[in-house]
Amino acid sequence: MTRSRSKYDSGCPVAYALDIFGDRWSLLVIRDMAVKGARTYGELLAGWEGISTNILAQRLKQLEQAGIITKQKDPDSGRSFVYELTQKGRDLAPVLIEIALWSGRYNPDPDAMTGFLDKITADRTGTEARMRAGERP
Amino acid sequence: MTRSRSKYDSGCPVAYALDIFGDRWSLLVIRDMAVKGARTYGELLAGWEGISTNILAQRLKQLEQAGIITKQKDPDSGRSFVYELTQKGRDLAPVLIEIALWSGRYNPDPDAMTGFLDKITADRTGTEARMRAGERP
DNA sequence: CTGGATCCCAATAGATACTG
DNA sequence: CAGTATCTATTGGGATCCAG
Repeated sequence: MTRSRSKYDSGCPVAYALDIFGDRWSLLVIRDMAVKGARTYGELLAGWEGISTNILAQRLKQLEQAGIITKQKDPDSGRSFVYELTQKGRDLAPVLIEIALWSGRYNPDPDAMTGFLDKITADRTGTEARMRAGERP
Repeated sequence: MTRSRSKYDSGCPVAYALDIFGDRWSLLVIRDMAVKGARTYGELLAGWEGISTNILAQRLKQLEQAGIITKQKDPDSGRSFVYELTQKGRDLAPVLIEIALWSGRYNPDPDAMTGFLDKITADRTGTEARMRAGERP
């Protein structure tokens, strides 16, 4: 955390959250881990949008410092690292779900939602997974 | 929409949404309108974090183009403008709520949530306002 | 080969000063 | 009040380099 944390911290809960993932890429990284099950640097690099290497490395560091993810050596092979969501990170699933539901209502692309909610809810407790997906106006 | 729309559009619903409000300020502007009832440029400028004038102008333009807000001349006085959330914009309330709930669980500042949920849910239909706020671990 | 650091350079975001 | 202009800082893409 070289800088900028708390620069915008007004005490508002939304500002607190945006301080952590309020940028172009952080939430996409979290999504790749929560929805696609991405666990390595390489898998994340190959994400749907194509993040570049320096940005990915920087975001992983920030997310780790914020307690959203952990980084460990691969237990099996010793080579390579494994990133995983913490509870704090997994608890962002409802946020991702609400965003996806909102997009489902307003994104003109009818294929965009395909498979998304199934996957993200699959590893969740289900507490807040009241799916009212097909509400396109 | 001069540029950048769809630059990141991978078809993912989260990417679609982040294309619209996935930056440092857009969601804070929406929050100021949804929670604080801010309706004019001046009210938004005086927000909790202090956005600068050019950024505010730019974001208002983008949000209007995205159909999140509308801009009209003040009906009473003719001078000044009034910005208002559209239905599409008001439908982002669940996203704001989930973000606030998440912050409520993890933001160490105990005062941060004060009054937030009351205000944001006040002008909503209540459909998805299942408040399970006090879950701080 | 995987994970990541680094450098270059283009493009964006942002603070401040100023204007209709 | 509601912005625009200008100038600086930060982000991001792409290539390359390097360590385990």
